[in-house]
Amino acid sequence: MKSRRDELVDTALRLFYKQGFNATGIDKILSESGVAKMTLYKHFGSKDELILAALTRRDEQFRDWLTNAMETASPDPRAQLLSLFDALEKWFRGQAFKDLGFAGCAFINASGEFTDPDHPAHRIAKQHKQEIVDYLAKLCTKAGATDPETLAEQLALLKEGAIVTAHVRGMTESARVAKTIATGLLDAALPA
Amino acid sequence: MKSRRDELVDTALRLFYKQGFNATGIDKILSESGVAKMTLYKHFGSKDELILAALTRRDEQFRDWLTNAMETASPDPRAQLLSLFDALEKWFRGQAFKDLGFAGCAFINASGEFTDPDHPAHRIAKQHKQEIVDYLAKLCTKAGATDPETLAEQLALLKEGAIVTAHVRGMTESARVAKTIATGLLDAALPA
DNA sequence: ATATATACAGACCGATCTGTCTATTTGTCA
DNA sequence: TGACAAATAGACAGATCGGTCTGTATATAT
Repeated sequence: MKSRRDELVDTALRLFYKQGFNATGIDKILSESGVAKMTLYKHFGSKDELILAALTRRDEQFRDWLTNAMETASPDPRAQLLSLFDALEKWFRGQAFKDLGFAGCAFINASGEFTDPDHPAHRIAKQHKQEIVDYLAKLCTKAGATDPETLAEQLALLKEGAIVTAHVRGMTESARVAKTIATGLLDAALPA
Repeated sequence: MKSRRDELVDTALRLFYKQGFNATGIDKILSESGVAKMTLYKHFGSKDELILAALTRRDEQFRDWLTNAMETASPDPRAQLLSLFDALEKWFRGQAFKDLGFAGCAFINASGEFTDPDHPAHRIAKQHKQEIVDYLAKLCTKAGATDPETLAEQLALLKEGAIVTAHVRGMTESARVAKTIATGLLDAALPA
């Protein structure tokens, strides 16, 4: 059974994601979650703290989903890396997070609203992206890459490009565009 | 000499870009531009219209800058395509738009705040990205690509990935990561 | 059953938001 | 100089913002 705190964070994440952070008022989160205002301020000191909690939740949720999708796709690390882009395409099509759909990357969106790199929300976004790069680098190492860090950066950049293209232009095929490029990179960087 | 309208749009663009659209109030735009409130509402029916005007201005400004940077870099279309990423790096380092600096892509940011694809701001963002793809495709054709549309989509995706990586992670080197990948793509897709 | 913690509803505060209005000043052209 | 257009300052309205406060109800545990 979900705690009131969880109820708040889930509702906040959904609304922040779909309507933006500044555009979403406290009152809407409260009415949609059915939680009282005092309960919110018992758990969080301010709206900003709720924003950070929602982003933290999203970080766990997204990385859990992604690593699970990639690791269940195949036991082979090379195939796992490529399956990143299959997972992205499912996400773009709204098949990944039932009640959230696809509205771009919550962390890119957060960085766009809080452009100051020192803003806590921006820092969380940066950290989230870095953790994904680290994960990819681990897989690149397993796959036998001679320069796993560089390869991971390249794959991560393709991932960001696919996400933005899918969201801004509504082009879900961007995942396949990225996958094609990634295939070439892996062919060149991994031992046959 | 700049008209009052231009003064408004320039100031609005600067503030929207650095602080976000919803977070920027009309009053701040007015005080920083030194324009009276009634003058704003004589030129624009609402804040939303001012947002669209600011994005339209940014579209012209950015594409003018980009095409100029690429076309002055070299007369060779292949080199022009690659110089895209040199231009990006200058932008990331804050050397492209004097009074704006770098705070990500205004259109990605707008799409993040106005996630609904039918929102006028989101539509302008989509159009902006499409016009850049079309421009790249034209250059790819000139360079002799057998499938210029696909190549243009690939290069555009690399561009978006570099922008997001530079902004969210503060990694200006992302332009070079993208350029390395792009070089490989051009080597494979263009006649020697 | 009583005590204790938790959550509830909702009034309320000051600040800020977009947008409207009036009245005054400025600049231009005849 | 006089007429006209454009921009000014700033009060104002109505709504909404984040956040505080009071008082009541609910649920669990001893």
